[in-house]
Order: sequence, then C-alpha cells, then structure tokens
Amino acid sequence: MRIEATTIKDIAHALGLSKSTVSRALRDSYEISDMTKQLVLGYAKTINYTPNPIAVSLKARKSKSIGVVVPEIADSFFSQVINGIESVANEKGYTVMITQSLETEEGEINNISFLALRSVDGCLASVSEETNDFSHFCDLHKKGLPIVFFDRIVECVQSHAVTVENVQAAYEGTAHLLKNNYRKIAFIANAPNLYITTKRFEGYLKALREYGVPYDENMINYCPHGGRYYEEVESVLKSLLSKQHRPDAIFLSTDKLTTSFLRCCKNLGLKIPEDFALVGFSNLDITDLMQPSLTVLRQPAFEMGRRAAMLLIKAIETKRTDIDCENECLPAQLIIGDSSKARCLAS
Amino acid sequence: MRIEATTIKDIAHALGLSKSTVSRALRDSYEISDMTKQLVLGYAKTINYTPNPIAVSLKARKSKSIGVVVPEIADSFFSQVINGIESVANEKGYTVMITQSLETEEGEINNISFLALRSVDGCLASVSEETNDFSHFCDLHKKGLPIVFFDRIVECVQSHAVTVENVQAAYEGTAHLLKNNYRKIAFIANAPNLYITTKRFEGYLKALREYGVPYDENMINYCPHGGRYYEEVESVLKSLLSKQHRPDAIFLSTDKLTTSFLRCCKNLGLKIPEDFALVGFSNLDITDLMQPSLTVLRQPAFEMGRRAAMLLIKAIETKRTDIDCENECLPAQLIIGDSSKARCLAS
DNA sequence: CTGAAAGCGCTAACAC
DNA sequence: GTGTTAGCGCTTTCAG
Repeated sequence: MRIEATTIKDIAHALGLSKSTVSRALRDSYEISDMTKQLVLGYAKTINYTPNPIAVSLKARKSKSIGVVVPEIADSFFSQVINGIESVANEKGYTVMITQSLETEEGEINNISFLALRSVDGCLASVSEETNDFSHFCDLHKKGLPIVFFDRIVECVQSHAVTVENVQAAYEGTAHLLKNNYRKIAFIANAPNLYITTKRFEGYLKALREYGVPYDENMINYCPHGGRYYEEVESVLKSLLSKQHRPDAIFLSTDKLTTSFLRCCKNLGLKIPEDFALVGFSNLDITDLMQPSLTVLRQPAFEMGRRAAMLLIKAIETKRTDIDCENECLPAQLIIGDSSKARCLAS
Repeated sequence: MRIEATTIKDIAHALGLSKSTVSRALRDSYEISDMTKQLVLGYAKTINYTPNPIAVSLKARKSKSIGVVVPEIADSFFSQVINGIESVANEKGYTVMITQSLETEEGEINNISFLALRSVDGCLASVSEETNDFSHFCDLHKKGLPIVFFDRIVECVQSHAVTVENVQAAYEGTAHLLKNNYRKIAFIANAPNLYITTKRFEGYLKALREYGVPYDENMINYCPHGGRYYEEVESVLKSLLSKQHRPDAIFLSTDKLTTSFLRCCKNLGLKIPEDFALVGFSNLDITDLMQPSLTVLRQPAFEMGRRAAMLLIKAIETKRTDIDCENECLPAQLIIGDSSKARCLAS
C-alpha cells in the first residue's frame, strides 16, 4: 500500500531505543528487560503497530501463508474445500492465497510459481485435468516446498494427499443402481488421466463384477473438458442413445457432469429415471431440490480442506517434507434421491 | 519460499556488471546501451530469472496486485464475480488476492487491513451483512487506497461502484408476479441495512404501486443471516402461513434465500406455485433443473467482476481516487420458470 | 553509459 | 540488556 504504516523505527525513535531492541521486545526475546518490553508493547499498541508482512517475508523467506491451486473456484466442491482450508489456516495464523488454474496446465504452472515466488510456506493443490507433466510440482517439492494434494492428486509426486474413498464411493453408487435392477450402466467421467477418474472407474468395475454384470466398454465415456461445454455432454448422450444396447442407467463421475447430463436429458425430452437412472458425484447443496431429486455421492469437502490444511501446516512446521507421507482417505456419502428409483421388473 | 531463486546479484556477478546496471537493463532503461541490454536480457532468460515480487513490493510500496473482499466464496454469485475479476486482472498483469469475511464485520476488518498491509494496489469489496460501521473502508480510502465496491456497495464512502439495476430488477420480478395474477406478494430479504435490500425493496414497492396493490407491511420479512440458517427461513415461512391474509406469492431478494425457501416449502409439504408462487434472485446455473424450475433474476456476475476490476485498475493507474467516481449499473435478467406460473383466476 | 551507496522494514549476528 | 551493523532483493539518486 502507498498507505504509510507505523514501523519499528517510529517506535524506536519515539522511545529513544534502537530498532533491534524494539524488534526483540516485540517478539518477547529473553534478552530484553521486562520494563522495556512493557514500554514497547504498550506504545506499539497505542500507535496500532503491525509488522509489515512484506518486510518480514523478504527477511525470513517465509510468509506464514499457504497457497491453494484449484482448477476452478466457482465449483461447489472446490469452494467448500477452500472454506475448510481457511478455517484451519485462520486458526493457526496462516493466510491463504487462492489461485485457479481454470483447468489448464499453463494456468497451473503460473499459479504454483507465482505462489512459490510469493514465499508461501506451502501449497495445497488439486491438479487440472489438462495436466500430464507434473514437473512444476515435482521441482518445487524437491526443492523443499511442502505440497499437499487433495482430490485430484498426483501419485508420481511423493507427497501428502487427502482424497475421498473413490473406489468405495463409485462402487456404492454403482451397486445402488444394480440393486435397483439397472443392468446396463454407462460410466461418464472427465479426463481419463485424472486420479479421480481412474479410481472411480475401478469402483464401477468392482460393482459390476460383484453383481455378475459383464463389462461393456461401449458404456465408458470421457468428457475431457469435464462437462464444461454443453456439446461435449450432449454428444456423449446422443451416442448412448444411438447404441444398440442402450444403457438404462448412468454413473457420473463429477459434479459438473451430473448437472450437465441432467440438463441434456431434459433438453432432449428424456425422463429420469424412466429413460435413464442417474447416480453422480455432486457437492451442490440443492440436489434434493432438483427435478428429479438426485441420487448423489457427496464428498466431505469442508473436512477434506481441513485435513489437507492440517497436514500441510504440520509439514511446514516440522520441515520434514521428504519422508512418511500421510494419505488421508475420507468416506463419501451416498444420498439417495428419485433419480435412481428402483425399476419395476414386471415390464 | 525457502526456495532459492536467481537474483539480480547473480546476474551482475556472472556478467561482471553492477546490480544497478542489471536492474536498469532489465527494465529497459534508456541509459543502458543496447549491447548491455541484450547481454543481460539474454542471460536472465537462460537462468530463468524472475524478479522477487516481495522485494519489489517492499521497495515500491505497491505490488501489482488487487485484493478482493467478499462475504463468501462458496456462493454462485460471488464466485462468478471473482472469475470476472480474475479475467481482467490477468489480462492487465495484476494478481488477485481473495479473502472472505464470512459475513462478519470483524472478518471484513481483518481482510481489508490484511490486504492493505500486503500492499495491494487497490481493493474490490462487497460488504458483509453484519457491517454497519464502514470506517475500515473509509480510512483506507481516505489514505489513498483505491476501492471499488460491487453489488453490496456502501453509499457513504465516496468511491466507484458497480451494481445491478436493483430497483428495476425487483420491479420486474414483482410485476411479473402481478401480471400472473398474484396479489398478496411477500417480500423476503436479508439484512435490512444492506444496499441491495433497500433497493430491491424499492423496486418491489414500485411494482405494487403501479399495479394498484396496497402495501401491507405484514408481507415484509428480513432474514438477518441471509438464509444461511435453515431455522431463520423456516420461521419466516411459518409466520407467513399463520397470517390471516396468507400471501400467494413470494419475492426473494437473494440467492440463498431463494433456495432455502424452496427447501422449506418442500419440507412442509407446500406446492410451488400452487401454494406460493416464487420469484427470486439467483445466480445458480441450475435453477432450470429444479422442481419446479425457478423464475429468477440473474445478475451478470462475471461482467460485474470485469467492470469492477477495470474501474479499479483504471483508478490505480491514474491515481485519481478522489473525484469523479463512476457508478456502473448493469441490468439483471428475468428468467421465467414454472415457479411463477400464471394463476388461473377462475377459482 | 555504468557503478556505488542508500534505503524500503525487519531480523540477527556480533559487539559493548 | 541494549546498540551497531549487515543484509534479504530490489530501485534509485548521485557520482563518475
């Protein structure tokens, strides 16, 4: 700010002390007499002194702040995670800098180097779907920057991670459809390279296997842009409709896909669950108000943010980035709505 | 970062020049020979030099960054605004620091002083509903920090502002209900002290007046917590139900109120629009998928963010914070759904 | 055209 | 206990 704040120099000057004495008194150093401390602290309070964080950062090469890289802020899941992160960061006196990659690798590279340059003490990241080369994370991590990945983690970087029980969640969602007598279940996910995609696919397969339903690769669909473009989802839907063995149910791997797909169905005049039963991941808090109410897998987003931030701060404060990476894995919740209503077999 | 980056000193050393020459060469100063510039620039590129923004900030007392204070990130409207802000900030080479007040005055004070201390060059803000004393904004603004308010602006601070045409929007929403033969229209808003509340109320009144419908103050309800607590909305709904002249339609002043109210209705077994017709502000992008599809007033959130950021950057770069405050006012859009379907008068 | 030196606000040896 | 000094990385007078 061009705004002139009070500095240590001001205090030193006013009290006839040296800058270092003031500095030490402010940080309650053992070498300063109680009297002087009282004096300095008292005066500092009256003139409303706050240390200049920029100067501190420059000196200390750290900033008591953590950086966050998410694909997109305007997303129910990520914004809830951010709230979780902020809640522990605030408790622990850390500042949070939020950046979004907008799902591009370039954005992600810019973000992480921006943050590193800004002396964040550590980073929380969920990778963009476009990213295949993770060296921007690797390099910084190797140089000692603590990084905790969440949700969309990168397995090749040996670091802490917080995820949801993806396999189990997808398994439960798919099994729920199977129990409700759906048999031809299509799987729609975003970019196939994402950790969450492969894990959720695994859970889907597991359920099929367990229920003795043969795997049909025609049922597997990817939207590399995660359903951000309407056309992308629409073309998947149309291709499903044109298949000889048209699916009777759909498993959707992410938030945006779930709602985009529902919109497509509506536009094409399809009925849910009559034409397709739907189960999808979603962290929107209004899936119960939709038409029909959606059966969703909800991630404990806020808690994930909290855990990730706690892991990160622990890593920062113990400086042991190298070894014993912790992986926390939280359960998702299956919330049953009308979009997956049991099918009557009588027909 | 503990991460050691290359500095001007490294370049100077490697090239046998002085730090100042390198610094000047990098900023393309006229006093440096072309040859030296080539040399420095070339070398800087090979070692991948980036100026340390912290050092620059300390020196320059500005940071090529702008701060954002919103009540809450996990909100469709605000997250869209943030995207708009980022889009112009990135274009213009500014970094965005996002903070949330979580609707508390204390959080807001912390945020804005945090940002000022971090040498942001200017701020974008939408005030918390709890805030009544705006001196934290006033003080910084007087000291020369450019501030642009958006959506929830504060009129007593003489500064730039971007809003939606609140009066007109609320008027259109209410008029739409009146046209559809609803006559007893309740108004539900959040904190009555907010700019958006008073303006939207004004529009509501205007419509009533124009359609010759008498104003009934029993129809006016405030949720000081903006519908973040379910009980708050439920108690409003129950009080409406208990009234002698029960309303036949509801105008909802914000996003969260709109969806919370719908949820309450559902829980109490009420039918929309039969029991109540609904029109509300909302920037959720799935109001068309709800049951029933909602008639909403949608704000051009992304564009508001863009405009606000452009105003701010202009203010920063021209340093004229004092005079000629610009107020931009964008139209909202009425999107008609089933929640306000015309009532048959036959009954 | 280039260099030396001071200083942004703060901390931390190293004196006394 | 307290002061002096140097330095984090950078810009910017002021000298040459």
